[in-house]
Amino acid sequence: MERSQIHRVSVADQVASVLRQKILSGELRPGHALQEVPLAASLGVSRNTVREATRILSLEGLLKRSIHRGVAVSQLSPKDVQEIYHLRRMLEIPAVLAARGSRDGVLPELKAALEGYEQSVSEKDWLQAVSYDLQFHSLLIRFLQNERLESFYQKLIAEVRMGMVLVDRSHDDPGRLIPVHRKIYQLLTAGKLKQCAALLSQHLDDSEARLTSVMVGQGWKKFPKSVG
Amino acid sequence: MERSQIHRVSVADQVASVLRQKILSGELRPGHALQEVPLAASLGVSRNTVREATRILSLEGLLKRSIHRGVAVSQLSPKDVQEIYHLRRMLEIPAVLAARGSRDGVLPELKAALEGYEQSVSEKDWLQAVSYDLQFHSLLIRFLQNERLESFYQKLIAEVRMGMVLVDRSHDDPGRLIPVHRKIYQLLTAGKLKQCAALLSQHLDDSEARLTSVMVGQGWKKFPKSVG
DNA sequence: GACATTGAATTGTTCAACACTTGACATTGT
DNA sequence: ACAATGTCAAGTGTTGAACAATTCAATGTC
Repeated sequence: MERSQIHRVSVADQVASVLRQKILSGELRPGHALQEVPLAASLGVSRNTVREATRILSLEGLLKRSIHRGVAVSQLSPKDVQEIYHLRRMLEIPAVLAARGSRDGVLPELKAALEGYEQSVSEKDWLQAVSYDLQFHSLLIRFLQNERLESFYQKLIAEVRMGMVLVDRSHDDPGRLIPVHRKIYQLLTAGKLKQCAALLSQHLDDSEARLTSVMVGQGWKKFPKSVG
Repeated sequence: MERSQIHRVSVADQVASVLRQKILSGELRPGHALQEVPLAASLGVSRNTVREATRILSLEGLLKRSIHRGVAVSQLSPKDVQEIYHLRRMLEIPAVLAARGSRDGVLPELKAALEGYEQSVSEKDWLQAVSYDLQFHSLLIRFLQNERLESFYQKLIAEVRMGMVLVDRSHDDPGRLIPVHRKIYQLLTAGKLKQCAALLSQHLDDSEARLTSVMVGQGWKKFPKSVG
């Protein structure tokens, strides 16, 4: 039997998953403070379990703990964005350059992510579009065949995603990114890795600039009690 | 027991620190199982606090949780070593190549780590020697001026350190590494970054080979109840 | 207005209890 | 013998209540 498939997860991990999804979907916005007792009550679990869950998420960087002051959804500063994109360039570019050896297994998944992205955009499902967009980039990292790196990259992606879901889509059309992703995929399949890396680098610069401009546009505060 | 040190940040974090140090010093060997109740009793804290601490360390990779089976000190497989050194090359080499701009602040610290290493070796304090060795490499990462990356690298270093402290020093003389570290430092101060990177790469290959050979030498088991 | 004081609210920690899982051992049936 | 099954103790997972420690805002004093 497949033991790995069986529902075998601790409650604390499940609570962490629920909260993680609410953060990444934008339901819990950056800066939002979480109180243990109401949260435990609303989820039907004990306070200790909530504490374990928030401990997990704070180590993932999605929540920020201040001792005796509680936890709040993390807020990216422009410096954070800069740091994260520095790392993305540093990891994704070597990844595509290493794509020669281990391309075969990943390419179908890249294609699926690409098509999922295009369809989400056509349906104006921005949340899912962001998800597919970032999945596409995550798959690039897989070329490096390093599980620790993938896990680290996932954490980075979770952080940018937290910021991206807040982008106002009325002034930012994700559709225009379709040709770029498609071109990256084409260059990859064609083995033109140098060109692909160059395009990717440009794409990341663009993405960073867009996210940064959004963040400075919305002047958000330090520690609001509640948002939304 | 060790309550004397415990009173600054949260107790759970302090327990995590105590355990972390015991793991990294080799007092708790890979595979060693930790039981909540005895551990809580010996540290003078509650079971819940121990659970929070083990949660922290398991997310850092130092402990491994198996649901309903407890936690045990993580064991590196040869594949883990390979992965970690892949990442070390991938991070440290770009770091020295980026040393041109931000060299000044770090160089004194590098020199201090170098001298600390040499003195520890002369005193045959292997544990401290390993510590200074790894600190030297950690400082290289600082050239990239990226806090997230430093934190990730620290986690990697903690993992290799867990393996390194078990190396049998009677068959492995750390003193022979002194010239290498010194040369790396000299090339760095001279601005000969390409040469420095080449030497570093070679040094990492050597380090990986040494650690791997040690691990296969000691044929360790999957999940022993207790070691030592 | 600046500054101590009080006190409610919230987090940090402990404790005891119970449910659930595991692994080892004993029992059964063949 | 021996494999399948049942039993049981030990350990983890989770809960709920309690208390200690800290923060923060409101109050009172000078």
